[in-house]
Amino acid sequence: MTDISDRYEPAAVEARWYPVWEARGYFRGDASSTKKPFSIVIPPPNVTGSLHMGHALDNTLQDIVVRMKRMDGFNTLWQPGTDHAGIATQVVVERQLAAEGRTKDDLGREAFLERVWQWKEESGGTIIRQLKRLGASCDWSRERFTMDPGLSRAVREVFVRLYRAKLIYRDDYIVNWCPRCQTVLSDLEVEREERDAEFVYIKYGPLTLGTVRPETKLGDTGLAVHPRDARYRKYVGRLLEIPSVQGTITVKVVADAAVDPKFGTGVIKVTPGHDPVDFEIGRRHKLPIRTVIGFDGKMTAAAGRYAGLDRFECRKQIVEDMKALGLIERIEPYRHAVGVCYRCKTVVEPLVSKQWYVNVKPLARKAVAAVRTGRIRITPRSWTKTYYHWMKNIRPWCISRQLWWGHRIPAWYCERDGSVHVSRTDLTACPRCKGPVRQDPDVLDTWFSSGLWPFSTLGWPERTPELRTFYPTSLLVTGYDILFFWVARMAMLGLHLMRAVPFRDVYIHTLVRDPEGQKMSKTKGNVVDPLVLMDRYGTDALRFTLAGLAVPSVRDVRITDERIEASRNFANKLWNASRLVLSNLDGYDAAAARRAGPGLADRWIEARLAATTAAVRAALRAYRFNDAAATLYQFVWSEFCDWYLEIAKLSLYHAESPAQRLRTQHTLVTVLEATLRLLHPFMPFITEELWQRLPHAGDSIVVAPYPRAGRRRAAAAEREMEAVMAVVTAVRNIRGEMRIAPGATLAVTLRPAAAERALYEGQRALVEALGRARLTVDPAARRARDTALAVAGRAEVYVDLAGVVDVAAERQRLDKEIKRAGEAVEFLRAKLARPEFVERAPAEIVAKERERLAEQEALRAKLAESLAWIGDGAR
RNA sequence: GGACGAUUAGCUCAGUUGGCAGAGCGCUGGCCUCACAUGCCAGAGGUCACUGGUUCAAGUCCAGUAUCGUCCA
Repeated sequence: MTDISDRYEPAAVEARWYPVWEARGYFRGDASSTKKPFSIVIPPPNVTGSLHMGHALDNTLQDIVVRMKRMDGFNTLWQPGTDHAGIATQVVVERQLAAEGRTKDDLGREAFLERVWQWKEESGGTIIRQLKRLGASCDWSRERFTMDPGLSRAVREVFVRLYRAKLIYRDDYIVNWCPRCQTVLSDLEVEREERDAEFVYIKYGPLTLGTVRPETKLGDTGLAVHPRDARYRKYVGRLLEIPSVQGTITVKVVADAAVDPKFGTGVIKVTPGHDPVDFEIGRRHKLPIRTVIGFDGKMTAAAGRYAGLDRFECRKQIVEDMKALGLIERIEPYRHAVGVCYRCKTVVEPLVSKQWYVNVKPLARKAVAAVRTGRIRITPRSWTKTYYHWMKNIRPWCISRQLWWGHRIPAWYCERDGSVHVSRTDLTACPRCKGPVRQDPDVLDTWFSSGLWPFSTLGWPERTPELRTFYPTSLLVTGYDILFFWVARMAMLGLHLMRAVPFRDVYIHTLVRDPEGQKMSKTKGNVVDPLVLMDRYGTDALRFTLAGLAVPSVRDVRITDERIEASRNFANKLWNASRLVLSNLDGYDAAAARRAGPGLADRWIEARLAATTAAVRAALRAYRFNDAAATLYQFVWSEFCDWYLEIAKLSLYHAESPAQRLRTQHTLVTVLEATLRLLHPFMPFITEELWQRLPHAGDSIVVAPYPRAGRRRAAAAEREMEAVMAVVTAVRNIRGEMRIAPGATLAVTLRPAAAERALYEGQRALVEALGRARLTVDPAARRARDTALAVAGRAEVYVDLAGVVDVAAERQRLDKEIKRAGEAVEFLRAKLARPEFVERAPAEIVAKERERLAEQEALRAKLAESLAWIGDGAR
């Protein structure tokens, strides 16, 4: 076939097939089908985001599973969609406004939201297009967005139900406040960052204590020590008058087990308004709360003359002032982890405010039980421990956010009687007193809506056919970084609201890092863009690489150009192997070919294909994507291309009979066709392109059956072929080691074991062609002078060196071989000499070792004899 | 401070019930052999971090040490 390029060029192929698949509806899940369902919900990416390496990995793995299940005949649904990503999206739009010199408050809520929707419309298609580029076989006819009317209704329904069940409540509590984003954050949305700070030892009346936050001294309402700390016992319960920067203050000393007596001086100041631990201590001991830092991050009026100062400015100032008053004992450098906003990295300020919470404790218990009883299966298993730990220590989930972009909290406050009303429908008047009402201005945490994703996307709270067919979903695939954000919350909400697990399997995968092992981040500028890689190496190459990296361990993986290059080369190899097959199909007749009996090589490659099929299936069942990819790579390259294609050429170009040629064509076509189907979930584009060109049944490889390994194993064919291959390798080895010209035909005498004579006689043409040799098979052969010896299994191989090589080189080669065999003999003799081994090891192991020893002893003897001979000849 | 993970060839990493240490890249030598130089053939290269223990047998199981990393306080 001259119309096929000798290099695989991915761009055109990729552009061609995806629209075809989509148009033909292959990716559609069928809610009315009676076939076994298989469903996955996509972890929804940020609607205004773009594809990064994490997405590429996550979605490649999902696609591999989904495509395989589809080919296996399941009614598959891969439910796609996007997430409104409250903070992230709002921050982007606010930044756009800032560039225009405006703020969101200039626009007002309505106009601002309009602007965000506009931005969503503009950029919202990007990541979807990129997922298609990746080949993701999602059912796009069912694409959902967390702020769609249906999903918004689900959010409101859940809120109302949980509120009525008293699982949602409002409380004054200390929260994580981002002064830049002007919103509260859940504990999960606070990240820890190591920063250098000063540990300031302050004189506190009769005591001394250390702190990294001297500015909060203005909010101190107590001192705490450990109850068993004898040093300070006398102070407990006393009120102390403390000279301070603004005159004398009065604080109460309390004993609390939360204090670490070994840390600092063992005394801490208690600032219930600005520290979560202090808040708890304050609650236990009824200490008053004094808020000295405001929502804007500046000191409040309660801070007296420091009012209006930025919190960090105030810190410097107050230290100066205390120094002047002699209140500072010493200052030590200190490195500690501070909480920062996960979106903007601003240092979070703990503040007391009224927020909405979900009491997740009872939900967590059910979620733990689901994993414990195996109704949810987490792979790899090591993550279950982390899951349990988190669930056990779970704290109330703060779900209100002071944002405009998101699901508005369905709570209304009566302006007349102050009553609170949570409602499915919008309220215009107080249901109790008919007075005017005002809706809560806040919106819900994005994760509140994405926690409903496995059922809200399927139409809940309606009882839809989709829910009946596809819930519980079969599998969730995600990176470990959002185990808690996602898996945990979906498990809790799914179990509570649907009374059934949201997914049966959870596959947690690694994170992708840059070649230096660094986390990719925009600020570091080390982001590897998957789209660039797709352009450069092809989508299939990227996918195959990612699958190969997906080892089910907690270890992060690095992506390097070398690795993707190897995958690109693999695609090219597959392409060219197919080219060879396709260009030799003239006169091919499948029916006639089947009538011809298969040769040894045919039976061998078929057996190898069966073994490969079984191995790939087993690997995928265990989510061992890397094993599956490696198995396929080895089979295609090292067995099909390196051996079978070379052997096939003999019968294609110099067939002994038309039937033999037909039979070879048949094996080539059937093995390649099945290999393409095996590879399709990993490399969807190139496999479809090649499959369409090969003789095949069906419209598309997308819906062709995934290969199954037959039950019979042609073990004999594998053994025999391996023996023949060993002879070829032995001849090539001598040629290579002795630097014999590759073109020179060698005279080779093979002395087989009597039982294998027919085998080698039958495969003479093969050995001669692949070994570039003239072969004599003779069980009674004697080794002639000037020949090199090699042992291949039970056969001896004599290669005539007359005039082709110098004897010294052969002696050197034999020396090396003898040494190698000698080491093996010694090792095995020692092993077998020990009675413990012979007595206690299983009989078959011992027998195997004995056999190995005999083999190695024979080999060494032959080689030694050979060396002696050569030596004679040389002398 | 707690939890988890990692340490195997020059580099990046596999190694699933303990039973002959592997791959890709790189390296060495030789090849444009009519599918592919994004290729072919051959080869070199390892004290499996360290110390003990269990076992006939340990990269693999157990205990500890060191270094690195991640998460949670």
